[in-house]
Amino acid sequence: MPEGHTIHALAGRLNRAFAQEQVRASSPQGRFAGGAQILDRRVLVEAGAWGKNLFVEFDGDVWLHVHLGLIGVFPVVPLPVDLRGLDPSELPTSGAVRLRIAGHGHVADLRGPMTCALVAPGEIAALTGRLGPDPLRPDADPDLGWAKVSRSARPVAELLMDQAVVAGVGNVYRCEVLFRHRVDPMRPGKEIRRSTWRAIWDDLVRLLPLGVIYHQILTMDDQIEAAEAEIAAGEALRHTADLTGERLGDHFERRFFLYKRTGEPCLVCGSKVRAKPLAGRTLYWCGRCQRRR
DNA sequence: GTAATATGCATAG
DNA sequence: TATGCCTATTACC
Repeated sequence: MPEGHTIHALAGRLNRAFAQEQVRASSPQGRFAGGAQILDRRVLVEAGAWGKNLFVEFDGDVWLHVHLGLIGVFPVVPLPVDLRGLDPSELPTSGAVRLRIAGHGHVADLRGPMTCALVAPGEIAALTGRLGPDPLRPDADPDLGWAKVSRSARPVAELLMDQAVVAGVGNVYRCEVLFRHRVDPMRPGKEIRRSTWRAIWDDLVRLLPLGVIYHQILTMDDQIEAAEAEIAAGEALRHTADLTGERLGDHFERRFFLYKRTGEPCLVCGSKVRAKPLAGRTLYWCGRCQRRR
C-alpha cells in the first residue's frame, strides 16, 4: 500500500530491471491495449517518482504516468530462466493485469492502478506543477509547502495529506509525524509555527528514505536509529539491491506510535489512542500528548 | 470460507 | 458526501 516511499522504491526497481533496455509491453487485461501497443519495443529510458506519482520515460518522448491509488500493485520480479525469450503474451497471467512490462530478465505486472496513461512531455510538467515539494527529491523546497500551510485555516492533519502541500505523505506518515512532534492534528495551518513546520519537514526528509530502503514505514525512534546504524555500516544494501516486489517479510517488527492502535494506550503517556475520519482517512492521535498548547 | 478494511484520489451527485 | 478502482491482508465466522 503506497505512500511516497513505495513509489520511489518502485522507480528504483524498474530502473534496475529495465533502464536503457528495449522492453515488450502488453495489456493482458485489455484496458490499456492501445497504450501498451505504443510502448511495445521501445527503450525504457528511466523511471522516476514525484510523491505518489510514477513517471516512466520511453524513447521517442513518450511518458507513462502511473498512480497506484489505494489498491494498485506493480511488482517487478525476475523472469524464470525457462520463460526468458518468450513473447510476453505467452507468459502466465493471473487476474487483471492492466500493463505488463517485460525485459530480458524481469517482468512487471501492473494491477488495480488508479491511473495508467501515456502523457506528452509537456503534460509531465503540468502534473508535477500541481504537486507540492516531495521530501524524497533533492530539489524539494519546504518553503513552498509552508506558504500554503501558513495561509490555511484547514487542520494541519488535512494539509499534510494534501499532495499540493507536501507530495508523498499518506495516512501513516501524517499520523505518526504529527505525534512525533506532539502537534494537535486539528490545529489550523495558520497557527503552526514556522519552526514546527520545518521540524516536521526535516523529520520527513529523514524518515522517507528509510521507507524507500527497507520498503517499510519506520517511525519509532529505536527502529529509526537501528536502520540508520545499518545504513551507516553499509549493511542495508541488500534491501535496495533486491529489486523484486516479493514480500520478504518485514525487516523490522511492524509497530507504530498510533497507527491502527485505537483504544490502546499511548506509548508515551498511557492515555487511549483516539481515531476519527479526517480528509477521508482514519486519523489516529493522542488527545493528551497532542493537546493544543 | 466470507467479509471488511486499507499506506489514495478522481469524479459524480 | 458517496462511489469506483478491483488487490492484498486481516478480521471474523
